[in-house]
Amino acid sequence: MGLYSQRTEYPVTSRRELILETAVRLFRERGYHATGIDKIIAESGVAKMTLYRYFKSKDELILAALRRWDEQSRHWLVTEIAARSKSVEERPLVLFDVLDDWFDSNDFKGCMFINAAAEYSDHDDPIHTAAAEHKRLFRRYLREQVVASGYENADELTDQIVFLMEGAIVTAQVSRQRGAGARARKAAETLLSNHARGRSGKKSFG
Amino acid sequence: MGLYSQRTEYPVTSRRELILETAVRLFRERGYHATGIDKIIAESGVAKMTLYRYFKSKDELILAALRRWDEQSRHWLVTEIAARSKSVEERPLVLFDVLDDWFDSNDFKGCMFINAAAEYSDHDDPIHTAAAEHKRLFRRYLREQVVASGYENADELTDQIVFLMEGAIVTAQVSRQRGAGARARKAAETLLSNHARGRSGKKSFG
DNA sequence: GATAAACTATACAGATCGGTATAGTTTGTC
DNA sequence: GACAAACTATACCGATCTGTATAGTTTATC
Repeated sequence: MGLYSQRTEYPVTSRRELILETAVRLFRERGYHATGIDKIIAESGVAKMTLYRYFKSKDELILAALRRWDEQSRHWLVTEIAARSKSVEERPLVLFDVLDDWFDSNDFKGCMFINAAAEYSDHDDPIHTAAAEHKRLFRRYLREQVVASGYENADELTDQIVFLMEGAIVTAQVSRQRGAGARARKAAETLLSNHARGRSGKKSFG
Repeated sequence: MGLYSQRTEYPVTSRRELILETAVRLFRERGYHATGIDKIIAESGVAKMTLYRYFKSKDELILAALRRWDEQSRHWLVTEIAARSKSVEERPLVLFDVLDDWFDSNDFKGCMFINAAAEYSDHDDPIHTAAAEHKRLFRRYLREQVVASGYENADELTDQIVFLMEGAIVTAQVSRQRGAGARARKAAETLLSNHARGRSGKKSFG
């Protein structure tokens, strides 16, 4: 009969989870400086002292939100790409199909990590570092797919695909263009076709 | 003998110019929400009432700063690219050389317009719109160079180069990688080689 | 049912935010 | 030198910011 009975038997999700998920959503939707602590506690329905029990400062909460979304978003991307690909070789291209679905979602506000690096421009800032770490980890995954596809010079090819991906994200965010993922995919197809594959030992254009 | 004698004979630059240039610098270095009006007047050495005489609100000042930097940055890019290119055909590639010089500058903090779109995520916000307008105008210039170089399907090719450019900018900003421009240029070379040119009427690889 | 921990609610501190009011000084112009 | 406009300096407004203090309530555990 307590306060928590409204939210099913306590606790389905802990206070900490509630705060963290709300923080991720608000930071993604509205940015970091523009999202106040008061807004986060209001939307999560939690007392301010509870927030500061689990996160000792706003910056710590931002870092926790970035870490959480790093895990969730990479897991979603990897799973989605795997599900839509018939072979490993398709994965670097299917990436762009998944991106377009993301861009088309109603609440698309760009990449949380690019946006974090924009607001915290000092490279030594832990928040900026966390953003860079996310990019590093995703690049590592993508590089593994490129290697598994048999391409030589995986580093160069991976960078090229990353450029197209980041470019498509930014273009979709700033200019609200539809189909940025599809157009970037076509470019990626060309680049992949022009890279040698170790298995066949020759270039294939197609 | 007045206050202005310290700054050479008044006015070499008007109060409005002083404020605007300071605003551009601070917004580029530290972002928008993180840059307060008090900081801008302190660094420009101007009274607060003077700022509000020329700009009726902070948002108006941000818009003026974006318009100013839109003109300056595009003028700089266009001039630099032209100066370094022996022919029009080189321009889409020389772009990436210019980008690398920008990335290597000490105060590089990413693209002011991408960062503005990140902090003002609402697409109807005038600030977001101004950022999108800058991207539109630069794309128009780039497309003209692609057309002048004789490529068919200029829209597709222009988009691809834009993706690589934006991707290189974001990667240099977030991950502080050296040579992002050079790596993006290599990708652009491949893409250009795989696009048909109207003058020759056939594809050329190399 | 007693106890400790978790949580809420409210109030508040101190700083900073964007923006205004006002009075006095400096400037260019006649 | 008179006058209007531009500019400065300071003080201030209300709102909001991050973070804390405190007292009372609810929860889980024994």
